[in-house]
Amino acid sequence: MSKQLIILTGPTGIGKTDLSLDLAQMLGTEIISCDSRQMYHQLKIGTAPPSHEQLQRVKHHFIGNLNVTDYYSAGRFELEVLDLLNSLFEKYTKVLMTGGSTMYVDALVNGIDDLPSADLAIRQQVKSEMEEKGVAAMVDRLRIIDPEYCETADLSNPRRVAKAMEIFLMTGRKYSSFRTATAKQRDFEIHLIGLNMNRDELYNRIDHRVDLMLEAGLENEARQMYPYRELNALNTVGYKEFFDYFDGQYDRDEAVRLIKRNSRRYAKRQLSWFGRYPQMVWFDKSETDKLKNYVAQL
RNA sequence: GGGGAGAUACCAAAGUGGCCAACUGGGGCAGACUGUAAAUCUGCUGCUUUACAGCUUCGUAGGUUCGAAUCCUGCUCUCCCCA
Repeated sequence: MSKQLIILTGPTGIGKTDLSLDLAQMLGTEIISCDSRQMYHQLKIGTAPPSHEQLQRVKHHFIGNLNVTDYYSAGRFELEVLDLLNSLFEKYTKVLMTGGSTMYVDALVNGIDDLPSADLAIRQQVKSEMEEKGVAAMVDRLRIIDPEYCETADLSNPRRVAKAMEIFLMTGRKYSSFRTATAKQRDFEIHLIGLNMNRDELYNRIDHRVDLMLEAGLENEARQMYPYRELNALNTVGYKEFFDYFDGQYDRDEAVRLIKRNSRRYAKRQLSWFGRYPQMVWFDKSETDKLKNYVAQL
């Protein structure tokens, strides 16, 4: 029987966690979490990781395994998951992956080209220069260095421009030269399963979940993370809005409103991204039995 | 009962004779995105499947004008103050 990585994904707040436990138990396997923020052990309330009981029920990987001060990336995730998969496939023919971090999903589905890890000093340098001289000036520089990339890149997006410049400064090679534009081959099958539901209902669920997080003490958790607010791990919905509130930019009600709105928008962006996978098999939230049957016959 | 203010697109709000299908913000929709990705960015949001095109809009019914969301009159409604 061939090895299979079954990926259950979908927008935030739709109920992937609960379903993934049922699926994992049904398959008698373990779960690889694919969530870029549930990896930080300090973010217990705002990222809605599986509960202690849930973690007891099924063995999970990549939950609470990082400190917010750790550097991490989708590229590392790909390598670590592949490594883990090697050992898991010795025990199981099927492994379940679940989570909604689009880029991390893609790191497995299509793979990411080999690129050096970020050099934070150079990143800071690029950021400062961009703030000083503007994005347009940086784009001008990049056009000379890497015209190929500039042809296809979204040059109005500072992150894209900065990344390409960063890579050049680190390696002396243009960013486009690292890009192979080919999906990596895996020695296991990948099955993509998407969970979706009526948009209004999803948004209601998201809003409600934020209320539950607030009751559970999200504000206090955010306050504890306040000293780390500049770290990427804290550039996260549920925390960044509280930081601005703590800074006096707006009142608490506004912070809550923004957390809900930004969570909804995040869910929408996830759905846009998932639209790129023609192989994704979609199920409505109301069809979990059908989904389980589908997984059972894989 | 008397006096005053106002009615603009899903919401808020600007516009006070032509540059207005109507600023802006909110909300929403759609999308892009190969290492910071719960990030970052883009487009749309009266109708016409597309539009440098056409059509119907700014409470409502008329009027003035070459031309009205903008001026005038009646009506309806809302809010505030005095009784």
